Amino acid sequence: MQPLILIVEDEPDIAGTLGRYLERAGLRVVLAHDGRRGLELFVEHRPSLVILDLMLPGLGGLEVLRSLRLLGSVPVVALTALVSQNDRLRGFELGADDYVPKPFYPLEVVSRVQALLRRSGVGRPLEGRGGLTLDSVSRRVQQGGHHLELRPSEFALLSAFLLFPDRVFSRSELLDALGHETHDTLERTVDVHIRNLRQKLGPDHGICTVFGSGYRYERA
Amino acid sequence: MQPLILIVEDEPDIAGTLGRYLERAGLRVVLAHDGRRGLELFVEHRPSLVILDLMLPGLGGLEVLRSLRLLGSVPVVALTALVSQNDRLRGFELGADDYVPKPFYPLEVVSRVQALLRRSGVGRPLEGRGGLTLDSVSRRVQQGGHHLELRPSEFALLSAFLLFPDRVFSRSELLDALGHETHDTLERTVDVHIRNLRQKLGPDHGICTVFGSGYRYERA
DNA sequence: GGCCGGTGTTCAAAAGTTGTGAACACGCTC
DNA sequence: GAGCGTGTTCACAACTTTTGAACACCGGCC
Repeated sequence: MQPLILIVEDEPDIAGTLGRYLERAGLRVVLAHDGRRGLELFVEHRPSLVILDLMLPGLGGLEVLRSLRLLGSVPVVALTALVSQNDRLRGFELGADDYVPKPFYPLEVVSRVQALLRRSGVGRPLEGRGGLTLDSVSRRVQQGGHHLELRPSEFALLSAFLLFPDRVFSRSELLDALGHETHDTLERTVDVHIRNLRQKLGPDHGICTVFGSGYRYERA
Repeated sequence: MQPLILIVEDEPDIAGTLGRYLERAGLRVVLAHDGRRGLELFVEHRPSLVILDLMLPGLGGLEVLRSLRLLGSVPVVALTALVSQNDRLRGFELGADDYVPKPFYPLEVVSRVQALLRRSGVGRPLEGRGGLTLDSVSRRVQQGGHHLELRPSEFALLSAFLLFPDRVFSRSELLDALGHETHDTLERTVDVHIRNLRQKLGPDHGICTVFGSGYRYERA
């Protein structure tokens, strides 16, 4: 069973977008549009992680956070438009495990959610074709029962591919996945890592070149 | 159903941190911020174990301990900043099953909780490869029948590894496990402790370096 | 065919990460 | 304060990964 994520967010656009991205990343999602409903759903479903907007109508986000902490120690990713350092600190004090200021890139949130799930030991190995499994907790990759020795960049690329199979990644996006905030490295570098990864995965690697666009991992 | 731990602690930081660590170790947690609420929650939830701060506002920790003893025979881990031998003795007299002076390594508390649960008939002993055993109550480590003399930091690291074998710990997480709330120490410090630990464990230490990520303890 | 842009391959230099020994700092006890 | 155990920092060596550049290749197009 995939981990369940509870999103507590009053703006339907944001909640919907986030939800779609999380589902594409193989997670299950429940939505609550206000704090009270959020707590109800939390008790009912006991999700593995909560994404919580700190600016909520009615019962405020910080109050929800406090209540969540009393109910257990579920990992919480706090979203907020507040730029105030003060509020941010208050969020951390109350035990938000990560904090994402709006506006954000959905992929960034997905990535942080995965990281937190990894840290809490929740989550399952990602799967690909040909008996390929990638476990981000132990950071191990296997293919058909054999262990694959991947370098950090290869691991990062394969994670991106397995998180979003069949999606075309531009070289720029893949550089992002490699953690290059500033794009001062040549995009051709990606090609080299792709080549190394393909070599280690063997002939049936599943990494397709999309001429003029980038690369795509085909699941089947 | 996982064992439920009740934490009675007025400082939110400590309670939150402890709670999260316990949760990650697969335990369920409820928090009370004062003694009165602690007793209420105890009656309500009947937890398998209580972590009790002896210095509480209002109803004092020792009074709570006495009340708990009247209510049943739940195992109690006492936390306190008091260095007085006298208070420590009074805690034991009243039946605290274990006693952890502040400041403590969060993972050490987790480890002691696990050990106490084991002694109450829940759970299993902490074991590693090559006949390695770690008893957090007596604070002793053995390997193949031989006693190993570990320093506090090495003990904390090994506890983390044995609690979560096969999981990759970043240096930052390991610093957490060492109780460094503020990350003012260099992450390279971890490397040195790792080296010392490896040396004491011998050639088959099982602590793998995960290049670019951290360290992992391999069970087999 | 010859040109061209995009991609694959190779490799050595550059950049980054980790291991190790030794020195230093800190807190404790005597 | 000296002595001790412990934790931290530093400097350097050893090692691994990443990068940039050079060249080969492949297909489409004029």
